[in-house]
Amino acid sequence: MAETRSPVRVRYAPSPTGALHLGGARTALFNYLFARQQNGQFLLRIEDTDRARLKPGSQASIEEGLGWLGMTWDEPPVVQSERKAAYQQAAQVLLESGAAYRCFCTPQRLEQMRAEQRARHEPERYDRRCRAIPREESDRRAAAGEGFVVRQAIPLEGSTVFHDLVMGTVTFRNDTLDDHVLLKSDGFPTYHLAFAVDDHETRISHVIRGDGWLPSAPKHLLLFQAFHWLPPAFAHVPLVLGPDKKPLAKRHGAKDVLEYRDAGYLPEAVDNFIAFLGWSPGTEEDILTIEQLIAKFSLEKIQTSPAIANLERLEWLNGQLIRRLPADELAARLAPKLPEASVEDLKPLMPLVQERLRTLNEAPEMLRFFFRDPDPVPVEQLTPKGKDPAAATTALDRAASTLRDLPDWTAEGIEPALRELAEHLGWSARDLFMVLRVAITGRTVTPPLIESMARLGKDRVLARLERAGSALAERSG
RNA sequence: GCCCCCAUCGUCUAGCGGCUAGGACACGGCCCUUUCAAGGCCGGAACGGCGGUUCGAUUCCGCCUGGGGGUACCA
Repeated sequence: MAETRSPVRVRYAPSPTGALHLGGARTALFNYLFARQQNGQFLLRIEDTDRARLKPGSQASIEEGLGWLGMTWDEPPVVQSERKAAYQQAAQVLLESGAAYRCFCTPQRLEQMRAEQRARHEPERYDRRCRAIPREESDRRAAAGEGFVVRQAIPLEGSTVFHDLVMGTVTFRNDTLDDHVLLKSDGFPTYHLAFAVDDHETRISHVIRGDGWLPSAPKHLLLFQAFHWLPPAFAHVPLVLGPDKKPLAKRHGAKDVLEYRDAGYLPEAVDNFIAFLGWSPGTEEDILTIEQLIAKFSLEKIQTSPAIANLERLEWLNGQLIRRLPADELAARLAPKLPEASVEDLKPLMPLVQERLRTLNEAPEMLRFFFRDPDPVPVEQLTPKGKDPAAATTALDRAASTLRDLPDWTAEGIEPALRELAEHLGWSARDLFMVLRVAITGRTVTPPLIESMARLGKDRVLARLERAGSALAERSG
């Protein structure tokens, strides 16, 4: 087993070309969990060397997403576009040692070369023409202002073998590797160069990244060797796919984790969900706190095949986690979604809704009747099947007088009185309760009726019964 | 085309030579019940195919098939 750096330092290195999506968040989370577990550091690096694809605001939104999910980074983010000089200097070192060379080929020539390779069914790779240019000539042409890129000189023979913490031992024959570009003609590095320089300088111990990078990993290793640097350990984690087995992208519902926040998901639920995508603790536990995730996480248990995101499970998890929240905490998280109510108003109501919520966003509809009269009264739903409106009007009326005279305004007092009334009327309790439910809440699906009435208060209940009664009488009469 | 990775219920997974192949989501049924949930119980549902190795393969090896990724002066 190769020597690895210590202490543990890992990084999440997004390129600011869009929002933080679930797959990116998962990669970040794996890094984060590993860092916390190993008492190491979690860093953020902004890979913005592709000037053409930058999206303004992207960095801020990625940082906001990570923050929402509770991932905090331990040092200010490294921003690659601010480190151009360091990469150029590194490229110079490689040029001098012969591990890299200038390439003066034009895009046209490269395109033609590839077309010919395609026609011959050969792998499309740079044909290394400029690798044969003597140093003096190369220096002279560069000094004369001729445009060039710097390419890595891959060894012609042998194989590059490394042990990936997730994938196991991986072998690449060097003669299948391309002399890819390290430094572009605009002076910016490509990913490969910037990666090596930055991970070395920030003393990254473990590179945990998407397995899209696996094919370039041998080149990265060769780069570290060329610099005589100790390479980090690698852990390539498989992608997260959408239900159509395509990589998570725009068309799969939310492309930004912040959309889950806005849709009423708990960050704990999203963390749990992505942690269990392609990873499991090896036990039958299926919901863990962030502390437990940190304690139990292990790179070796990451699945080697891609995982398909099952958003139904996220919803279920959200409901489970909502139920585990202390009632006061739930009220606090709900308050922003219900501007008409204060946290204090909400607290006593939590027992009525906590076990029926799957997302926070379902709460407003469920609770609104505590703060506003139903408007308009849904008259058409006031008459149960098999009954007529006149009977419903009578039921409403009788319920109002029964309740008006009720000395004990508690659930324990209200329920027997109403059941007795139903019997007098020759109605099922079910039908009577539904009429009252609609009259009082304006909806057919609500928190438990009796408890809701007890908390609403006698005055408001009576007012709504009377209002519904007259609306119904007016409609049918 | 070439290179690399992967393969257990629909989905997420447990399994690391001998198991009635376990759990969870989703689905169906029943119970509970004033609606809706939640909860409880029960049920259907998987080792991609073919060859090896072995007393014995889900498990080890090879091939095929299938899926994914890479193959840019993108990350």
